[in-house]
Amino acid sequence: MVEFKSANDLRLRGGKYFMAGISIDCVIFGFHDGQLKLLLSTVANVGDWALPAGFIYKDEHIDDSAKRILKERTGLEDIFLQQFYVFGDPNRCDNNITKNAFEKLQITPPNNNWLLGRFLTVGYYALVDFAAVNPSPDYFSDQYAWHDIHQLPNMAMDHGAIVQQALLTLRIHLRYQPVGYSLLPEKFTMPELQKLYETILDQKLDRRNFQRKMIGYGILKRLKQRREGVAHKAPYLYSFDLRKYHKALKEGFQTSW
Amino acid sequence: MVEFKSANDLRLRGGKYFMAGISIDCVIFGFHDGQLKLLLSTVANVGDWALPAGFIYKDEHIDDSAKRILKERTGLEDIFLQQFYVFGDPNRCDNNITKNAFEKLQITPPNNNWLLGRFLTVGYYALVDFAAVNPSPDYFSDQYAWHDIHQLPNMAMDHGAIVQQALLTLRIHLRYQPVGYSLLPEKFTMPELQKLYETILDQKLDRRNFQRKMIGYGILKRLKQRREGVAHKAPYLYSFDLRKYHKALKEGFQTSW
DNA sequence: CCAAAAGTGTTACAAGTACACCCATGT
DNA sequence: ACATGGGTGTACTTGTAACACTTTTGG
Repeated sequence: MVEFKSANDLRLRGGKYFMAGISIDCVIFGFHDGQLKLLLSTVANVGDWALPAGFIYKDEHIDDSAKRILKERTGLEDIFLQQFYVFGDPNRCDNNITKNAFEKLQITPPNNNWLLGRFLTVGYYALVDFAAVNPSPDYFSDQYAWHDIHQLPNMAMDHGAIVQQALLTLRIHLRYQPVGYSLLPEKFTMPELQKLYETILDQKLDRRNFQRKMIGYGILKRLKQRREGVAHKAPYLYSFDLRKYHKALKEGFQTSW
Repeated sequence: MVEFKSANDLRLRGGKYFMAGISIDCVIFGFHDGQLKLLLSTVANVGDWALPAGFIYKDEHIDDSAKRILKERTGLEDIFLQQFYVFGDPNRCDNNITKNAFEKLQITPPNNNWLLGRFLTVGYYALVDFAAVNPSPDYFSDQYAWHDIHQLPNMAMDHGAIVQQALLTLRIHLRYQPVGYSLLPEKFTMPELQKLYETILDQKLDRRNFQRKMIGYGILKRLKQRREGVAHKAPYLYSFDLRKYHKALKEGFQTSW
């Protein structure tokens, strides 16, 4: 792994180490306060909000690139991370971040700069525990911030469309894969889990049917404890049975063909 | 679009026109004689069986690249074609086709030949009408042949794994998308459609339940005609209601969240 | 006239949907 | 005491699975 002194150092020297023409964009979902959040950063020297992105070392598996990028930016490891789409419109780079950065910095890059050509990007989405993430600015980003999924700022290039595609994919995965581990804290209540589903689906669900369905998946353990100190009746705490959770991740829920 | 005189011409000069480091592999499914077939080609000057593949022009949308490649190889247009995965293991190129071709031809390529580096590949799968395809050798391929999905030859690089992934994806799509148009001839019988499903799923289905389910999707038109000249009772012919078919393609079948 | 394939229907069971009731807790 | 949210149960509807009978046709 190579260290770069600054975003600009990477922009100028990165071509030696990274594949040209391909980037990785991470759509990082978190859940907080009953809201689905997205981790965005402002790009160093540009200022536009953008998805945390990165490049692929020439000998690196792209899944490892995605993991590395996630770790560099959030500090988190062993997180659910899934490739979901490749964005390959040649025009998506027309207004690309690097070009804007060089302009703002009034740098004239070499003609053949590796970042100024056309780029595809592979979208990965990640589900992370909001509370466990403490992103701090790095050489690549001026600032990080969580944004509510319903109040996203204007985003650079086609990042808005990438987010929408990630959300669509997540909604489909919700149907036949367990979701929630690493989005929720270790212990959570059934209403909290339901709220997560409702937020992702943007749809109200019936309390009782939801509970039965979730229990039916067989991936939850109900703890003896209840959530205390809350108004009204104390709800039970649950946690995921990780063995069964991962088994279900592999095999999926759907029974019928 | 650029013309190349031969596969080798493309191998040597293609770097000027194509993106380096990314290819497209097409998993082309056909259906014939109650069997799911795959269109494979032997690579010019190498001989290994491989997926019909191609590259992305520097200003071309990757979906258009996939369409173009499909057309170049099968002559077919307006075909269902879907991106399904990016294969990004750096070792997938260890034994790459181009290297083998140069060796067989006893050509020493320039050190920086664009095809000898590491390549990602974007997998697209296509569903085509077996009968309408008449692939003929082109400069890139020595021969084309349909192979039964259950009797695939040894394939170059990771193409075997790519096929398996395509098949998995197709099985999942079968659940919540209409499938069959462009795999079947315009008019087909219910047992033929069922056979298609059974072949893709590798699973026997109940005749009556299958019929009810398909009719329930509301994408079929039953014709007055029956299939004639066959042994036993003449089955009705059906065709897809294309308006409703495409609507269902967009919206999916699944009702419940 | 009979074997084999196709059309149609019925019943049982599981899953999903829609509700109603009771319980616990903070105000 | 009561409003609010949480736990549990039950009827209804829909979908899936399993299975039987009749019709048509070529040999």
